[in-house]
Amino acid sequence: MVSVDHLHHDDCTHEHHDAKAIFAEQGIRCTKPRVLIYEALCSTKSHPTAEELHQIVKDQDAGISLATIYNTLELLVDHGLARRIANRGQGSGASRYDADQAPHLHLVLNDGRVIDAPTNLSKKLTDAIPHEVLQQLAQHAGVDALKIEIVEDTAAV
Amino acid sequence: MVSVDHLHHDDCTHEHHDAKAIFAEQGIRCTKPRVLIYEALCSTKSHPTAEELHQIVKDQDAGISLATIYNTLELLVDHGLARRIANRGQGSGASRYDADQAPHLHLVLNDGRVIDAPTNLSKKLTDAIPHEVLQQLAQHAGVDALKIEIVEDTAAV
DNA sequence: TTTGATGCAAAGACTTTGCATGCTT
DNA sequence: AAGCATGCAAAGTCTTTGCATCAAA
Repeated sequence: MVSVDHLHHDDCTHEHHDAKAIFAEQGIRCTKPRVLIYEALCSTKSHPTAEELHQIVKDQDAGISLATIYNTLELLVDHGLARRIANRGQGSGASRYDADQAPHLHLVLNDGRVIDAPTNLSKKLTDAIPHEVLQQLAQHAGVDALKIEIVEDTAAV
Repeated sequence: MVSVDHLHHDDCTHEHHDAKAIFAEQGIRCTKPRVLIYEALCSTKSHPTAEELHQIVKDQDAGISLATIYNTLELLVDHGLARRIANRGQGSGASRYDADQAPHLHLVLNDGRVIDAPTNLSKKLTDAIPHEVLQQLAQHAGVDALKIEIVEDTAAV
């Protein structure tokens, strides 16, 4: 299990996310656990795991169960309100989640951390990708959309 | 668990991989399980999971245990003879492995499949990426090298 | 009131590990 | 012969699920 240390409860960098309104818009029920989980996820840049989110929201409602964290995260992902980020490396690690909807690149490291690419580099890279190539790849794979991810390369040459 | 269906024992597309010589070069012991596992991994394009590899090599040596598959895969990855590919999506799925050393792009789908990008598209995309941007990102992340990966985007808009 | 969400605990899936045995060098 | 790898089974980690209860609409 990963230790939780200090997860940053930064002010949310998004414009405005009224959980209640957003849930209504998505036609999903607005419950206390869901609000807490969603707001916790929006309020951090740390790409937390389910377990880490559990630690955070337990401060505000000690009764919330880990199963609900998982259920809610799946719900959020299904409704496009959050993304699941790769889990990699030793022990397979836990999945990490991100509610940041602004297009940004993730750097997935082999020790399990996921950090955001700096905006300028992120832009340089995304601008360089030919849009039609991504589309052709998506077509090849038979899916709607693809996105780029940057992962650590263990070229133990 | 994923069903194994028909994993393709294609002819190896690599030049020549003499397992015994390669292991010697890496200073690792050449054992029957290792040879079988490595050759099975080289001989397929299916990016198999540990479990799938187990099914394959059991045809040639029924006694090989799954633990050995895992141990050997970790060894191969540590020595740069194989790569671990993302596991994603529901259930987190199992890790997948690839011994193909030729630079090529992976399309990671949310159902767990990993397919190779067609060579021409793969080339178009890699050529478009500014090399120095990747380097700067690697520096930012504090790692030696990064690589691109294409993942399915679940933008359930 | 009706429908669906929660919490709990148990089960499930994937991976790692300890130890005695056996094989590689 | 010495040392490391193997197989087995047990334990560990992450995630899902069944079910009774409770809350949202």
